[in-house]
Amino acid sequence: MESIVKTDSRGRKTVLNACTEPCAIEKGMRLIGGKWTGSIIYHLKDSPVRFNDLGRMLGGASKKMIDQRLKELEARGMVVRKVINDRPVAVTYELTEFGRSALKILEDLRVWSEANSI
Amino acid sequence: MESIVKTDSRGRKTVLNACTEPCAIEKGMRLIGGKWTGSIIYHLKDSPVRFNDLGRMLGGASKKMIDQRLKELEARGMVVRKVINDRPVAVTYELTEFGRSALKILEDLRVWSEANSI
DNA sequence: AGATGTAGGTTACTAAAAGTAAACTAATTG
DNA sequence: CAATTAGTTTACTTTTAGTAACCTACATCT
Repeated sequence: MESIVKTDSRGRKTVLNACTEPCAIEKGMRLIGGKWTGSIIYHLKDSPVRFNDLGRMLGGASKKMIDQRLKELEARGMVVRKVINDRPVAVTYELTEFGRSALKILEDLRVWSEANSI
Repeated sequence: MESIVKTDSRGRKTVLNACTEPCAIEKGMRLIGGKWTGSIIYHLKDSPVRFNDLGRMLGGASKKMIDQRLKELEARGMVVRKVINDRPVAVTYELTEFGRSALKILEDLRVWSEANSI
């Protein structure tokens, strides 16, 4: 991660240790940083939540967005979808251990964000 | 942040403490989470960096993106643009105290991201 | 002198993602 | 029976992201 810009004798520049394509920060952001992704993970922190309840909690995110994000999170193994009832279809989403491992970062982000009351 | 879904006697649901529009996590993500934003902040952590050097370090981000992100970061007071030379125009970008305050989160994100080598 | 390279951008245009609104199946309540 | 809830899906519009070429000014190489 220590990128070093090297200048040769003729003023030409090259970088040693450049971020190999998307670097760790960028990769991490792509797991956690998508629009609404962090909020969804954070709202699942205490217990499994049902689809529409999540929508109500998130205020501002469309059903399509939530659906899309949940599917991405499921594909990455951060969230599990569980059908808890058939007759009237009822589904909950909950965090996996991996999903849970992101909570610390999100909690820090929340504290930082609130401290800078933007 | 403790959203509670309340169900009334007739099964109607409402949420207490819903995320008031974009909640803290979401707001924080909008400061730090945009594409390349986190990476840019992180690469400015040690010293001021020049525009094109940043481009070389980030590998994969276009000049337009970097320019756009730097302008946003400047507008939010997270980064300062400094003209260090006129004859051949030379510019550096460096973090403000506020910008610097985001580094801990980014560092944690990097560690998490690398640990889960995605 | 003329071609090439560097720095710091801007412009025009295309592709991909986000957002909105409505529709759909199936069951439940009044 | 009409209205409501749950969990999506579809069609369509608006924003963003990304690409590539271009521009001004200075410096160096041949």
